[in-house]
Amino acid sequence: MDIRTLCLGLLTFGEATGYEIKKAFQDRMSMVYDASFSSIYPSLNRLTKEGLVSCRAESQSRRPDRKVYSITPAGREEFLKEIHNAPAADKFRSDFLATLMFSHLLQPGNVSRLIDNQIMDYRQKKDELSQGCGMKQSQSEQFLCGFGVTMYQAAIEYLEQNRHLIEAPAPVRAPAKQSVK
Amino acid sequence: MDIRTLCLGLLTFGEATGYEIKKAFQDRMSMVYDASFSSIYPSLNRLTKEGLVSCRAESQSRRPDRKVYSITPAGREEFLKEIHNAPAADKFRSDFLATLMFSHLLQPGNVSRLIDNQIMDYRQKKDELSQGCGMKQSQSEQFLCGFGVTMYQAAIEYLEQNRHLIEAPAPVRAPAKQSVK
DNA sequence: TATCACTATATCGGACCGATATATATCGAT
DNA sequence: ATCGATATATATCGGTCCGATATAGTGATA
Repeated sequence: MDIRTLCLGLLTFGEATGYEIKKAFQDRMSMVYDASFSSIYPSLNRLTKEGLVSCRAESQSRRPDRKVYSITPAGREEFLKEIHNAPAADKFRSDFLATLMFSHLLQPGNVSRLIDNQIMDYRQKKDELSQGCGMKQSQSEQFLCGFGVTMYQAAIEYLEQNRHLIEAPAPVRAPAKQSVK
Repeated sequence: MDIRTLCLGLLTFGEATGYEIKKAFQDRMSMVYDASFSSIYPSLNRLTKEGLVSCRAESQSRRPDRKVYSITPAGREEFLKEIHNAPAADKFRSDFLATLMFSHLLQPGNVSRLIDNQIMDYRQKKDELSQGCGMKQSQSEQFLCGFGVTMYQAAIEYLEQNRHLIEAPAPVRAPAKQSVK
């Protein structure tokens, strides 16, 4: 699912400018997807050329035109086709966890500080999301929101309960046999 | 943290070819990061030019040279500096959840099938990861692995316990006027 | 003997992001 | 009254990264 398709999808909720679509990405999809202007504006231009959206330019005195985009029947049809495709696998990237892969190159104090900060970050994101949850109207959005909160909570608990595994100094012995499975 | 830096990091564990680095990404970092050959090979070339890795070409009869890369002292220093930077925020993308944002455009049966498949996917990935967990030697890797398993488990449980929210038919009322804002 | 999976390299086109540029408007702080 | 921050609103450039594709030998399995 590319940004172009997602823009089309957001326009099924009503007409919008590129700027408003960017806000929609942040407000209702932040935990699931994000997109920058450098993807949104070209997408909108392409969708217009393809006839999947129409563009009404509101000229404003001494300001650049406000371009309001609406989805066309052809666009609606196209989007409907797209969301019936099997979704691609989730993608997750974490610089934090990548750094921890190399925790043997860091001082113990640094590892602890890293984990403390990450927990704080997760907590803050979870709180922001929780607050936003109440504002959402649709069931879909509530569901999405709840998913995000759950994941942050799980991450926080895991870090708290298992941080000792990489904070403790490595046992100086011949490596013990690990019980496989 | 870009792929180039991560390649440098993986070389702190020992010398490797580009192909082996790709395998390392899949075997020990899959749930945290991934990289394709189209990123790895150029990264290795650039690191060589920069003097952060050295390259020993093992010429093989009737096959392209096997290029074995090793990290240099300068590379080690550079990487150490890099992992002391504050890590960027996690990034998560889910076509599955994005699709669910538009579940009002799908038939209830399709939504259920989508969720069933996703749960199956998560279960499979979790099992693969669990199995791999036993094989890992270092505490860091055990920790990473456990993190992944925990997250998959949390996702599965959330989907199972909350799917009714979007599977249930929406209450039939006058449709409120919506906008993307 | 054919097919598959693995080792091993590399590039092209395209998707996407971060930084930057350009204006104006509004609102609170100094 | 002015200053800085934030918001509205557009758009592009350089660069990173991925998916698809190309090439080619080896060994195992069917």
